[in-house]
Amino acid sequence: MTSFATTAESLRFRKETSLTVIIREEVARMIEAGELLPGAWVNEAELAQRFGVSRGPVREACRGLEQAGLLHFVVNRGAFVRQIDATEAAELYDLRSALFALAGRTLAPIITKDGLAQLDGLTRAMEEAARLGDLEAYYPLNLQFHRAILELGGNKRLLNAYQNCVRELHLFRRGGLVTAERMTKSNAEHQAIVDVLRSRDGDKASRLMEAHVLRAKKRILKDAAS
Amino acid sequence: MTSFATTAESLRFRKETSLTVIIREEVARMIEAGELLPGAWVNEAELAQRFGVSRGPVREACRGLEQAGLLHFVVNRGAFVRQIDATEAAELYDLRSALFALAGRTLAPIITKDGLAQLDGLTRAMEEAARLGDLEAYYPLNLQFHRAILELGGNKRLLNAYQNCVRELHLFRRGGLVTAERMTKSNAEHQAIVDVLRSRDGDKASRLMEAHVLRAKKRILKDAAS
DNA sequence: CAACAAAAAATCGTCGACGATTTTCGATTA
DNA sequence: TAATCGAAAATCGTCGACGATTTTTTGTTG
Repeated sequence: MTSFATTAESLRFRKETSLTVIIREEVARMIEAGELLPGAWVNEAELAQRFGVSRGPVREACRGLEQAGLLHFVVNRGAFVRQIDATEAAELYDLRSALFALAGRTLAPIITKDGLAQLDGLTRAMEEAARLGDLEAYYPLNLQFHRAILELGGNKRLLNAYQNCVRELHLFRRGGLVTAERMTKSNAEHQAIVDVLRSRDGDKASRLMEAHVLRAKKRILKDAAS
Repeated sequence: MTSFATTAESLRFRKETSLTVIIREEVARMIEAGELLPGAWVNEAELAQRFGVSRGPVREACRGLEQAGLLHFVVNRGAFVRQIDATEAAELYDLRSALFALAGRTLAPIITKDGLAQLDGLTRAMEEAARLGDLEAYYPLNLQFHRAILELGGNKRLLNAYQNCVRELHLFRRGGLVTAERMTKSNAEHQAIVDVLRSRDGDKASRLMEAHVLRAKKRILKDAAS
């Protein structure tokens, strides 16, 4: 149980944004953070009470998350956090690989010095985390690296589709065991990606980045099977 | 004004589905059918009255469509049908090309006799429509052809992403002028796609199908500029 | 008569309430 | 004691209402 006292209070003073939007983002965060696990039932009344609002905005928020693929509704039983099986996870990884590949092809010809520096910084930070075996640090950096590539590419709809994909994939996570060795290997691929982006070769970047995601798919699904 | 009398009545007897879901799909249809044009304001009260329900379900439905990218909310002003500018349309076409390419790569190795027959039937129907210059017939067949490929591929998440993309692209349609010549050319590409799918060459299918969408992008954006 | 200001109407976001359905829990029975 | 059944509680989907904000209308002035 996190402290919602401050959140609930500050909510009342934000008339720029509707409660629905704030709650939608907060619930999405709770799912991402693992405070709401896949399969869990979403108690509307409890959430409403926590945020100090009525059930209306909570329901609207949940309907949004339903469309985003994070929740699903059962009539007269309410909303549940979606569960992703191995088949669906495989589908999502294929989708993600195609999106990431497109991001690479888009970005390679237009990447700036600053963009490359940003990616270099992230790979360096990941290298450090891998060397220390610090998974807690590595994981968010990894997400940030991929996201940065999508953002630098400049295609907002692509970024949106990619983020949706990643968020849905979160619903699978069977505690994919990440070892120091894997972190090192994965980051070597990251370095290769930055290099090929620096070379401005869109096709090559596309292939490399697609393969990068597909390797992650193989690893995760192998873990899940065992 | 279509007649909602029957719709509103039958609604009351469907306790299997929530009103929100039915209304969400109906509003999506209205947007697709052009009954609600891009930029148009969505009158909650009027919709509620039409369907014979209160504003609650209507608002929930609209929040879903917001997440789907079909509507956007402005605080204290309500929901509006989203407008897509040329930049965003270009982004969506790039995205669509990547998704369609992935569908081709997925489908090529697994397509069945039945699947090929289905696609052949659609190309024949489009050929007929093109010969008659019948745009009204060609357009839905064209959508059906692309969709069939996605469905036969079997990746549900990919299909979902693709459909979202196409629906958003509908918000652009500046009356892209479709001539008989263009229909013929476009359908020649469709035939080539079916042929390469028949040959089971995933990479080739992927390239061809990506190019097919990118050509459509060029045409549409050129039209929009003029 | 156009431009501006104030009043009226319309609409939004949110709330609390109610019947209907589902779930929980305790009593009854084999 | 375990299973079954029915009453009680909890929850859902939906509705109507209310203050706040926006839009439209009306009235006024230069």
